[in-house]
Amino acid sequence: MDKNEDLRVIRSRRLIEDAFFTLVEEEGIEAVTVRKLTAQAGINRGTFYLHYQDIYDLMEKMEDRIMEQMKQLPVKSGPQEMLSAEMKGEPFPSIAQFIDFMNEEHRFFQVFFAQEGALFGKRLRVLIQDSIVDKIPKPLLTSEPLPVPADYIVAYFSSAHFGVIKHWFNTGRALPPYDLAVTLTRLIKDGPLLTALNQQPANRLSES
Amino acid sequence: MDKNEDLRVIRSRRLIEDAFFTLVEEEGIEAVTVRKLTAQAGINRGTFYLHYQDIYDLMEKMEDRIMEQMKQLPVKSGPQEMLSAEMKGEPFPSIAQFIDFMNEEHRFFQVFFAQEGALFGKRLRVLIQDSIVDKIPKPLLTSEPLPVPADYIVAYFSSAHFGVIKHWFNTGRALPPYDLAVTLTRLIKDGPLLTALNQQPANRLSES
DNA sequence: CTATAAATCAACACTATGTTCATTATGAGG
DNA sequence: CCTCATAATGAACATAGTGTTGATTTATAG
Repeated sequence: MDKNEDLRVIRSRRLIEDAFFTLVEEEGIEAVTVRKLTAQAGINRGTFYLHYQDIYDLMEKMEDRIMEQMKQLPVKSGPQEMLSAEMKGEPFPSIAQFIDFMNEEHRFFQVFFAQEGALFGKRLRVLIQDSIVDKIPKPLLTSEPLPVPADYIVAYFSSAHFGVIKHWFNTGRALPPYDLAVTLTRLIKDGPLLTALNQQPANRLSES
Repeated sequence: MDKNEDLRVIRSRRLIEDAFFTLVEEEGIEAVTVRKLTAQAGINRGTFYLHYQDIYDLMEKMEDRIMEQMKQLPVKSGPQEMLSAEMKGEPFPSIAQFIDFMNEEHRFFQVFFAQEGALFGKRLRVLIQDSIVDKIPKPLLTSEPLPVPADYIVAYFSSAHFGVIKHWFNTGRALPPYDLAVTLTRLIKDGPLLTALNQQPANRLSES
């Protein structure tokens, strides 16, 4: 008799997970309590503790499940598949797979991405991103119909540079601020491709 | 007699903000309570409520202050300054300014960036970023000494693509999954610059 | 049909919140 | 230097959430 096969267990867990998403969607992740959760789910508060230690444990277990599934996505893309996809103008199979999965589990990922950075400095994030967007060469965004939507290009650049600054902090600001400024300037001016391949100015870095 | 000029007020607020950062650094943002905070600050719990409604109000007020300062950063970079900076291989003045400010307020930004996405799906974020990193053309990272550190290039790409996917969710998954897959594939294959400028395959999008 | 285990219910001690009110202290301005 | 306004303190309060326990009811696997 496996615990994971008992109908009652399965039902309780499903009710709890559903209630979690509903609550987060309605009130945000910081408003979730065990009381509200079980009330929403229509089950006894004690039942929650039969399955999870606390809210964080619940989130971890859901994360576990998603991660497990993602790791086990059949890897359809050897080099030859990627080549043939490229010929036909189709997306790489592994990418398409990836996105299909997230689309199927959209309730989870919707919350996951919505809560990203929502707890602290929500408006500040926007301000930083906007000030980055200002630095994007305008021709890129205004010229003719794009092969991909302009807002995706904006998301790409702003997120990229935001991530670079974040990386700087996450590595203890080891790079001198001036060097970071140079790095960002180059990335903005030349784009990552040229920046990475252009060896010439390498020696210029950190000289000041 | 202005409330913001009373030494006692200034002292209390400083103690509270300092205690906040200390607590977050030690135990993470979700562990912060008014009790611990005021204990750490060495002030009465009631005093906290004389200045802030709750923890979120405190965070908002700190955010306000930082945002105000950022908006008032003197904009040193007209087109001519950017040009002259480009000549000399120096960073754009506005960028350097931006980064200097964040460096000065590093206690705030350290917490801000560290808490980004820390509440939910921390490990999942890493998994997604890693699986994106796998898709980055290897030559970019392994060839010769780079003009900018390789880890910054990795941060740039992974953050960029992560941001694109996030944007997809934040816009209600309006773009069909297949189109998103095509978009991502192009961005990975050609980079944003080529993708944005290359008009040819525009009509191919959404045809399937 | 029945034995097992899940779910419920009520109660518990504990901790945090946000508010109030009387009291103490301290700094701003004359 | 004084004094008055007010910031800070301390104690108490009601309310709400947490996590646990033990007895009881209910549902399901076999």
